[in-house]
Amino acid sequence: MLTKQELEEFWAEASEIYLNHVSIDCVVFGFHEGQMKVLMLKSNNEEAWYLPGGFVLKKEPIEKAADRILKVRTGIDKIFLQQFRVFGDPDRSKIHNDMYRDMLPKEQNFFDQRFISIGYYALVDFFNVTPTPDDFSELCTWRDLNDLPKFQLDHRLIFETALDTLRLQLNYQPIGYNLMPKEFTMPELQKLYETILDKKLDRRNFQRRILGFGILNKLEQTRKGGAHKAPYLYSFNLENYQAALKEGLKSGW
Amino acid sequence: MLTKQELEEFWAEASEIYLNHVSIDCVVFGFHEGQMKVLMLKSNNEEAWYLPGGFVLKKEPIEKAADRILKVRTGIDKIFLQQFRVFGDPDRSKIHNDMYRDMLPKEQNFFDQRFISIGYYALVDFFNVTPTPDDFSELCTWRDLNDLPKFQLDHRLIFETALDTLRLQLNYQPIGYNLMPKEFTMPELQKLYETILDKKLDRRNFQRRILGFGILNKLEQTRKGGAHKAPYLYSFNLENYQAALKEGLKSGW
DNA sequence: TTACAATTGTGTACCAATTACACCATGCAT
DNA sequence: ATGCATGGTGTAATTGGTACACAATTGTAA
Repeated sequence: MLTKQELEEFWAEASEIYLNHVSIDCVVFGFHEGQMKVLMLKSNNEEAWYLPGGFVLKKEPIEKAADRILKVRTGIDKIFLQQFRVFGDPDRSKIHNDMYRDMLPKEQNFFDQRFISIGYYALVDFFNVTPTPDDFSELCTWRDLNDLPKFQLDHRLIFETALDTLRLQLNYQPIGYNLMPKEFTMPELQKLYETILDKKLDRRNFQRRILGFGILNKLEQTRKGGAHKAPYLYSFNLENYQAALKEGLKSGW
Repeated sequence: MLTKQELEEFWAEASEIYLNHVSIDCVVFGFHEGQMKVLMLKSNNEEAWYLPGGFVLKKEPIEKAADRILKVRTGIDKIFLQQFRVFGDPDRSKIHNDMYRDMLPKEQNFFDQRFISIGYYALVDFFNVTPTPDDFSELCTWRDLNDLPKFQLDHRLIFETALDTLRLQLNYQPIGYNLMPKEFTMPELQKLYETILDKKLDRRNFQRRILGFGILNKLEQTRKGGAHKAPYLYSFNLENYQAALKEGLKSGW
């Protein structure tokens, strides 16, 4: 909980270094072994949760800003990030609760202005992440998609748009490079897809299809130690993977 | 060509009414009878062309802003608009030439700041449009895609991203409602697709596919007066069309 | 050690969608 | 009436997607 003086300093500094009226909100999807969660922060004096976000430095490219913001919140560099929509309703605002809003006059209040927010979604392995609260939150943590809290502002809309976009883009984009270990089995990769899409896929058809993309290398070894038949290991063929990211996986017309 | 005083007034007013640091750029694709053009403005003292664009009023939703900007530039209301990307490099700027930039000190110069630009593309029938220059242009006109001029700033990137996005979205979105007359023939609609994609399509397969979408009504009449066999007329089934716009034309996984 | 349960590897038959392709009909121009 | 350009339509071949079953491996429990 910030004091009035801390707030004043905070806002004064923000006005100095950040571009006004532009913000970034990130929907960070975390995956691990069939689980899918979303990174959220709990407002430190409201029962409302919000998405990681921040502002753009005056001379900073927006992609860099998104990277920087997520680096602070998660500890991870070079996260897979995808811009997906701008949220620009005039009545959305970055301020995180009414209490702060009233503590300073409006014109001094960097946060109590209109912000156009650029929405990004990110995909990470949540075991690699160290969730770190910001100055307005008492908690930064993973929330299960089936147990979402009350969202602040338009953050539920942002979250849902991100999820829809992710599911749509799964059809045209390869995925998983930064979510799977270096070597992984086909069932493990399938579980990732099933988790994102929230539905079961046919093992054989999944395999045929994903192999058809040509983005996997089949390794000689199998994964020992499991309680059952040892599955083959695969790794991503990075060259083809990158190419597929650029060119997409399907054509049309 | 604006005088220094006019510029001062312009900028003073802009700072009053517009949100700083946020702009909109629109790639307006115009179609008519197999032609495809893009609406551009010619800077009034540089050999550089730019895309229609503008700013967001302090309390205006961004979609409204895009509508408003295009209404002024084209005379058309309720244009089909699609947000496709934010362009946020720190060295892009809305200022339209260096001459204006030097006429006033930097801090008074609304335009000489960093702008994050939200890219929209629009699809119109260019016979419905009255191209109207803005204060920084001597000319507002349609340019053929095969004969593009030198672009200002990052407007070539914006244009190309828009075109790529349009072609991609053609696979998932119905198109043509606001580009075709109320009643049209199948070959006419096909020509629209061929124009956008810049390639020939097979007549029979095109017909089967587009009919399969269920967004067309086949009418009883045929188009008389042509030099050849009279083709059937079609109109859009608006209800299905709207539904298809929302839900997309294909699934995946 | 053996039987069992769980999981993986693999192939095929069916249906749907896409592609390639050809013939006939219409209507104006001569 | 004939020719020519265009529009209407159907079918076969290919490709892609879906549904589905059986054999092999491995650890565990009897």
